[in-house]
Formats: sequence, structure tokens, C-alpha cells
Amino acid sequence: MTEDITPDLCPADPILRVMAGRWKTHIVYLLGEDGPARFTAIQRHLPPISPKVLTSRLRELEQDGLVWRVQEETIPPKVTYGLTELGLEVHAILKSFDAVGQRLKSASPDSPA
Amino acid sequence: MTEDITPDLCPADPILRVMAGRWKTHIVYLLGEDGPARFTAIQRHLPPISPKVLTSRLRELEQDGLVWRVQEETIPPKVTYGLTELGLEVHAILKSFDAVGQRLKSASPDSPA
DNA sequence: CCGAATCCGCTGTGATACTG
DNA sequence: CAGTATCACAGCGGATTCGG
Repeated sequence: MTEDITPDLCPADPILRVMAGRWKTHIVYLLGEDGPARFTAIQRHLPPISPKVLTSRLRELEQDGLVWRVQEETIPPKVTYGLTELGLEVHAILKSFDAVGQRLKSASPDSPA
Repeated sequence: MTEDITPDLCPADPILRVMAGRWKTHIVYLLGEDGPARFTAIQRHLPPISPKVLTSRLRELEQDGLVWRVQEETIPPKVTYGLTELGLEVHAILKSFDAVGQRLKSASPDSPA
């Protein structure tokens, strides 16, 4: 089970859970910046990712409604992935994290407020 | 290794990585809503969390500069945890996720833009 | 070209019991 | 009260190979 928590807790948990797996932020960010892309193109931008893992992550993101998938039944096949409306929102949020992310480097705890 | 990615990728990855572990969002959210709290108090709010895991997560959050820790060397000991400035920022971000989190439920992919 | 199938190691998560 | 010690386990993440 992944959800047995009293419901009055952190409202951000679901979305954080969705984005938690490795590569996921990168995939959403990439599709948001460059627009829709094909399988191999995505893989080439995420250097050491295996096809299995990429497939897995894309399926999860699709399942959660962040990513859409179109398949042209040609030979060779042609599959394109892109962000849904919801995915675009998440992408915007990811970009807004930049500032706070910078401050993680210093990681200097201050005194109790 | 957890970081061998080309650096021009998602800027939100570091912070997402910091918040990824289970309970972490809840801990930060709790400390942000209720203010500083003691070990047992936190544990009582996060029902089935074991002391080992709670310690682990708190240590990580402290390490990353989101949480501070003060220990009074009394008997019995008295340890209090709270959010740093950075932790407060993250807490604010977590709250802002509420709206998008709601939309995850529907999870309806729309057509390619 | 886009995956599916298989195998495997690691580490995150957890229950439980014990200690200063 | 606030942890530590120990053990166990599931699942993710990854390398590699095969198929439509």
C-alpha cells in the first residue's frame, strides 16, 4: 500500500509521488521545453537511460494524465509523446522551482525562527 | 551514483529529489502548519511511521537545510524540530500544489495541442 | 523504430526490540 | 523521551537481449 495516511496531511504528496521516479522530471521538462518528441529522440536527450525504463516512465506519466501518446501504425512505427494540459501545468511548476533549487546548494540551516 | 545527468536538464530535479522519500512532504507540511514539534509529537501525527524511518527522514531534511534540530540535554531528553527559512519556502510551495493535485484525480489526457 | 522479456543488485521502507 | 540495532523484504532502476 502506498496510501494509508490520515487525509489531513500534505496536499502536495500526490503530485510529488507522481514526479518522484528517476528521469520523470527530466522527461516532463524536456517535452515542455522542446515540444512533442519521438521515443528515440527522448532517449538521446537522457543519456544513460535504458529503453525499458523510459517506456516504464512514459507509461506512468501517461497513466497519470501528464503525457499523451500517438502511434502511427506504419512500418517502421512512429510514436510521438507530448504534454497534456495538466502536463504543461506541471512543467510550469517545475520551472518555478529553479530559484529554490539554487539555494539547496548552500544548505545552511539557520537558527530557530 | 545519483547524478550523472547532463546539466541542461530539469532545474526542479534537486528539490524533487530532496522531497521524494516517503513521509518527507508530510513532515515538512506538518512542521509548517503546526510549527516546531518534538519527536514523539511528529510520530503521533504520522500514524504508521517507525522511529527508525522518522529519524532517517529528519536527518536527511536537516542535512539538506530544510529542518533544524535543537536538543536539550536534560533527563528525559527534549528534542525539537522545526523548519528553517528554506524549509518554510518549500512548505509554501507544497501548499501551492493543492490546486494541481486535485486535477490528478481526474487524470484525463486531452488531445495533442 | 519502438518497445517486451528476462535477470539482477541495491536501497528504501518497515517491524521489532533494545538503550542512555 | 528520543532515538539505535538488527533483520527482512519489495520494488525500482538498470543491462542486456529479443521481437513485430
